Amino acid sequence: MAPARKAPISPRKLPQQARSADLVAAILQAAVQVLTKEGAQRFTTARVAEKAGVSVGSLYQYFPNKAAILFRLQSDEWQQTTELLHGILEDTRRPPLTRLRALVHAFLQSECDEAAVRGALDDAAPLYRDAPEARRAKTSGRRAMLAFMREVLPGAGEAEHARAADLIKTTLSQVGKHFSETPRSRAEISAYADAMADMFCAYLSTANKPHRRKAG
Amino acid sequence: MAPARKAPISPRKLPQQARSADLVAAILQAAVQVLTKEGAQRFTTARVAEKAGVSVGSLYQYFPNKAAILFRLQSDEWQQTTELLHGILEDTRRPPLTRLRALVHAFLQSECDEAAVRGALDDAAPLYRDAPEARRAKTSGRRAMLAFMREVLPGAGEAEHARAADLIKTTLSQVGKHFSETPRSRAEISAYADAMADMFCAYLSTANKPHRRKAG
DNA sequence: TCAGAATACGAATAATCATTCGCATTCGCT
DNA sequence: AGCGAATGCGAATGATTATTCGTATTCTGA
Repeated sequence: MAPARKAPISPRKLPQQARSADLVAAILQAAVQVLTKEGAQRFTTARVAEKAGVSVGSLYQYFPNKAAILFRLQSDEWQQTTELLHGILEDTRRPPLTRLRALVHAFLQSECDEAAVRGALDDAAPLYRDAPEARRAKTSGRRAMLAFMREVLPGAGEAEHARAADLIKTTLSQVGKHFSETPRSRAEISAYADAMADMFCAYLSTANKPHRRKAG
Repeated sequence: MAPARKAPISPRKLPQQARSADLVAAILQAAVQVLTKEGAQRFTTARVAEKAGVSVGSLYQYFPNKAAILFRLQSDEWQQTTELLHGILEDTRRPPLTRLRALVHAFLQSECDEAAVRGALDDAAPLYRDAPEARRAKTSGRRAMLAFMREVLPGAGEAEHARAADLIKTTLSQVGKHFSETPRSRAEISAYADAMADMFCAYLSTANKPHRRKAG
């Protein structure tokens, strides 16, 4: 039929018996496989169900629609990324910019590791992006980055903190996404991460000093 | 029917009479409207033809498939962006970093101006992205950025030039794309452009000096 | 004015897919 | 063993859509 225009994305029913929990797990695992091997275009409920060794009907018992499956995968990824970010940025035993550099390396590596799923999930983004649940997931990461900015730019105002946090977070994720679209060697990843970290560090270092715009 | 898996993307036939040139223009104009008002999901050849006041059959006389229309729009945009980039970066009367800052402002503003089309075109990217024609279009911009790097980082090697050029070009376009996804006031755009330019300038300024990684 | 080429038309074709629903199977429990 | 609930099934349904092709209209040059 036609694409579902608007629909809830939360689970239709919670698995109660063991077999249904397995089923949900199988569906999610199959979804990843279909996504990586077939791409977002060919990601269909029928294909997912087949690869999971399950009927479409069963799939629809636990996911209200196709978008819900994709959203679930995306959501899990966000969760992981958020934890990575917190874990590294909040380790106050290391100097701030060292933490930031470590974050860039870890993030870029992780993006490249799961490039196949990531790319397909991004292609399918139009299907789940408008879900209200999506907004909440991103808030936690933003807070951690803001706190970091307050630590590293003590002289700046709150507006500048927010702008710097947003700029760096956005650059990291967007450039990371684009970078991971083509296959990379470990050395390439590391070199690019260093360049990006250099850029962030240079920015944050000069942002403390008095402004000297239009320098050439 | 089904999505066209693989197909040429170049025009099926060139308009020879005046009426057919008008027709092509009408189709492209309609395509933009459909894209902005209906989104990538609902971008169909039938809808485009209808909005253009033309039959589907006529549409297929000049575009081999749906992707070709999208690619044509994207291609035109790349053309414009490339010209913008060349025009600003190669104006050697101004100091390099001033040119770079101007570029960031111009680019971000332009992205926000056509945010609606851009967003939808990005959503539809999977349909035309793999076309070989797409690769060639991006090469010209890369050269200009490379030349700029040689000018601003005379001490660095070619590999570093390439990395810096790629990092800045990628950041500009990817972050610009993401930034323009939500509506922005002119002041907001300008402030964000300044932050981004600050980041680029700080990076390029310190990239000249001897390395001091892991600074904190 | 007329022939032939170029254009335009749009109903028909052939796929693909999301989702439903009536029925079959299995589970948990007594 | 046996009952009701939970789970699982998958053919059928109803839409949507890209693309084609036979036919009709318009143009161009002589």
